[in-house]
Formats: sequence, structure tokens, C-alpha cells
Amino acid sequence: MVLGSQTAEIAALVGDPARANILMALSDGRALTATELAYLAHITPQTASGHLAKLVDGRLLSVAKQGRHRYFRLASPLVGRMLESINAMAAIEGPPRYRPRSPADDAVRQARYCYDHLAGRLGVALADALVEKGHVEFGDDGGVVTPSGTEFLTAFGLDLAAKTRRAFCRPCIDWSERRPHIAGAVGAGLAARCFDLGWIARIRDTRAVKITAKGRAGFGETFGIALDAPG
Amino acid sequence: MVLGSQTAEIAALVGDPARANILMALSDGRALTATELAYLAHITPQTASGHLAKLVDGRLLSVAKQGRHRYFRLASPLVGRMLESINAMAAIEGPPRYRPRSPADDAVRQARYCYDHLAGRLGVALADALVEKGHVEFGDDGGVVTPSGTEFLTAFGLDLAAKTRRAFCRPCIDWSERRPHIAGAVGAGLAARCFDLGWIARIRDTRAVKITAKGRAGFGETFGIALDAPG
DNA sequence: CGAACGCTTCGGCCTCCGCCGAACGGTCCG
DNA sequence: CGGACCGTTCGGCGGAGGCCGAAGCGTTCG
Repeated sequence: MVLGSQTAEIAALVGDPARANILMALSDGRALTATELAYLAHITPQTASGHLAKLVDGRLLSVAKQGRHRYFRLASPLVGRMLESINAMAAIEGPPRYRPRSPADDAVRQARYCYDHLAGRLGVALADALVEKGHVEFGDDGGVVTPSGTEFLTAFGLDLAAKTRRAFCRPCIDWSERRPHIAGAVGAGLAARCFDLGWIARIRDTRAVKITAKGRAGFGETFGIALDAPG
Repeated sequence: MVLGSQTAEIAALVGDPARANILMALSDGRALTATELAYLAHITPQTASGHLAKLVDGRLLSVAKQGRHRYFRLASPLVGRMLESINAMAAIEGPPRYRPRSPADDAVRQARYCYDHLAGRLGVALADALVEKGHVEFGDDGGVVTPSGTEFLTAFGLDLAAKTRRAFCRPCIDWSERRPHIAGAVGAGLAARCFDLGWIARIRDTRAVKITAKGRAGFGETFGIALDAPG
């Protein structure tokens, strides 16, 4: 059964949680170092090293050596498409199935890091607010920050002039909300600023973030976002 | 890492060879019984039962009870698309990687069953011959047998009048040749007839088929196909 | 009704593989 | 050159899960 074996080989690579996390972290096309990926996947560097070797061997990732770092990225857009199609199944799998609601699950649906930017109800609400006020516009291929948006975000404390190679403002479909939130440099800056302001705080060993009392007030005043009462 | 976990869960289902074989066998949308699938995946019925339960639980398959049989099929076209995208990676993985050529591998590339019809160089050559002579036409959505094709295939010994619900003549992209061969009822009939004529013979425990000396002559005379000398 | 058949559940075996601690090359820096 | 990192390889541990034999339901048919 050659065909089945080949297929299974690829799928098995994605079928490990740590490797799936690595692939998801790279799914927007960026290149990250082995250590960064280890942190994101919640595994030690030596474990990550093994996984990365497997992924490179399986032609899912390519690697570029640069100084004492090794940058990993998806080997081709085909990999991204494959991940998307698997994700589509993972998303559809949700509703009909019985899925007990744990507090941790609620937390992660409320607000979380999607690598370096905010996702969950909070992330989507932020995106909605910025779009509604005309500060951001989403297209098919990416998003743009309008002049009023530049002004608004600069006033909020973001340094939008900083040159970065990465996509500036990219929509990213939210897993739990199934609606776009803001990724890219703007999304990362926004998250960092909220963190610096003490509006959000990381919860250890999870991507979920806690919205502080200060944050609750701030998101309401600055963005007009009404958040659920804390669980 | 909820998102990664969900993705990994789905991928892990496909990541087992037996389950991948089951999914591939169902990838053209047909419904097959548990026992048939067990045979196709080279596992015992009780092992297949476990795998099928997992696949149904994971929403990749749906099941219909009918008498004392249970028919399994893909839960949705989305599953098929996912399998295609994983297969695309599996196919691309081939060339650049060092892959020693075993005799078994050669045999399977030369001619094999793709469930119930012929694939490999032989399957593609048959399709090419029929298309070139105007007996078959492939479109995007399916294929048709022309009047001359009906005459030709009937003369060859196929009973094309037999009513079957399944797709009549469907192109199926060949994994090793990356070109279409004939699936559907016509493909199955063709394979069965070649088998009855003693032109091909199954090789035990593999999908590969052996082309007999009689077959070599027959494919040349009837279809104008020149086959490689036997390995 | 009893036998045959399709399919599932149970129990135990065994392999695979993910994980980490420890130790080892490579690169950059003062 | 010595120290700080980045990343890898090695070895041993442990759990998850695939596999099959045996046995148990439900259906069909003679």
C-alpha cells in the first residue's frame, strides 16, 4: 500500500501536538529559530531539535543557517495549504461533538496569544473596533492601516514607523471565533503595548491571557469594547 | 496550545498507515463495508473496527447501517480535499529525496490496483490509448464513453449496460505518473476483464499486478500499448 | 431454531516514539 | 582564550496505541 503509506507518513508528521504547534507557528510564512519554536511548542530545545529534523527530512520545513542561528520556515506554500485544509476539518469537528467546557478552555477562548498577537474574543473585538472606526481595512490579500488609523495607533503608543520586513497588518482567521483578527507587525505591536500598559497578563504555560481590571477599563475607553464579566 | 492540538488530532487520525489506506479507499466517495475496508488495509476485521470507530468519532467518516452491514463513507467533501492536499505533499516529497528503488516499488509503479481499477504506467497507458482513439473523453467533472468507445469496450467484453449507481467513467489522478487514468465503473470493468482474460495477475499482499506474457501481447494488439520489457 | 456471517468488545502483548537530563560541536563576544 | 549561547546527539525512561486471538451481540437465511 504505497500510496497510503506515503500519505500517512506526511500526516503523522503533523499528527504530533508539538510538531503541529511548530507548523502552526510558522504557518504565516515567517522564519523562526529553533529555540523560539521550542518555547512556542512548550518543549525543551533538544526535543524540538528532534522534531525539526523530522520535519525537514519530511520536506515540510526548510532551514537556513545564519550565524549561530538556524531559521526554519515552511518548505513551500503547499504546506500552508495542507495545514489550512486540516485545520478546516479541526474547526468543523467542534460543534456537533460533546466537548466539556473547562475553565481553561473558556479562558483561551476569551483572549490568547496567536504567537505574538491577540486572538480570541478580545482579538476579534479589537479588530472589529478598528475596522468600524475606519482605522483598518481588511482585503483579501492583507490589511491596511488608514491615515486615521496610523494617527490613532501612534497616539496609543505604537511605533508604526519601525521598519519591519514582515507583513504589516495581516488578517488572521480566528480559530474559536471564525472571524479575522489582526496579525502582522501591527497585531504584534498592539499586543505588546497592551501588555506594557498592564491591560493583559500572560497565564503561565498557556497561550491564554488574563484581562486585568485596568485593561477592562482601558479597552472600553480607548476602543469602545465591552467585555464579559470575569468568569 | 488548543489550536495545535485540534490540528494534530485530525492529522494523527490520517497518520496511521491502516487508517490512511481506509481513507484513500473511500476517497472517491463510495461507501464500503467494514470487512472490505479491513481487507484493503491488510488488517483483521477487529483491528479495522477500532480504526473505523476512531475515524467516525473524529468526524472523518460517516456510517450507515444496512441490514447486517455497516457502510462507511467520507463524512464530507472537505475530508476528500484534505486528503488531496496531504497527498500533494506526499507526491512532491518523492523526487528530491533519496529513495532506493526496490523491485517491489518498480512493480507497483508499473501496474497496480487503485482499489478496483488499474493504475500505474499500465493504467495511464490504457487511458491514453482510449482517449487517443476517441473512445473516451475526459472533462473536468468526469469522463464520457463515446459511441465508438461503447462499441469498442463491448467488443472487448465489458457489459456497459449494467446499471450501477456509481460514477460511470471518472478520471483519477495517478499517484506515480501524475496523469489521469480511468476509474469508475468502466475502470473497474476494464480491470476485471483483463484479469479474466489472464492478462494480469494479482501479486499477493500488494496492490501491484503482474502483466502476463499473454497480457503483453493483448495490450499491444488490442490497445496499441507497448510495455517495458519485464524487469 | 440453529448455523453462518458481519461486526464489535475485551484483554494482553509489544513496539514505537515522544520526552528530558547530560554532554558535546559551532559561533560570537569581550 | 574563556565564557555565553545556540543547537545537536546520545541514552534511558515511560506512556500511548496498534495488533491480534477469543469471545460476544445482532442479523440473515435455510
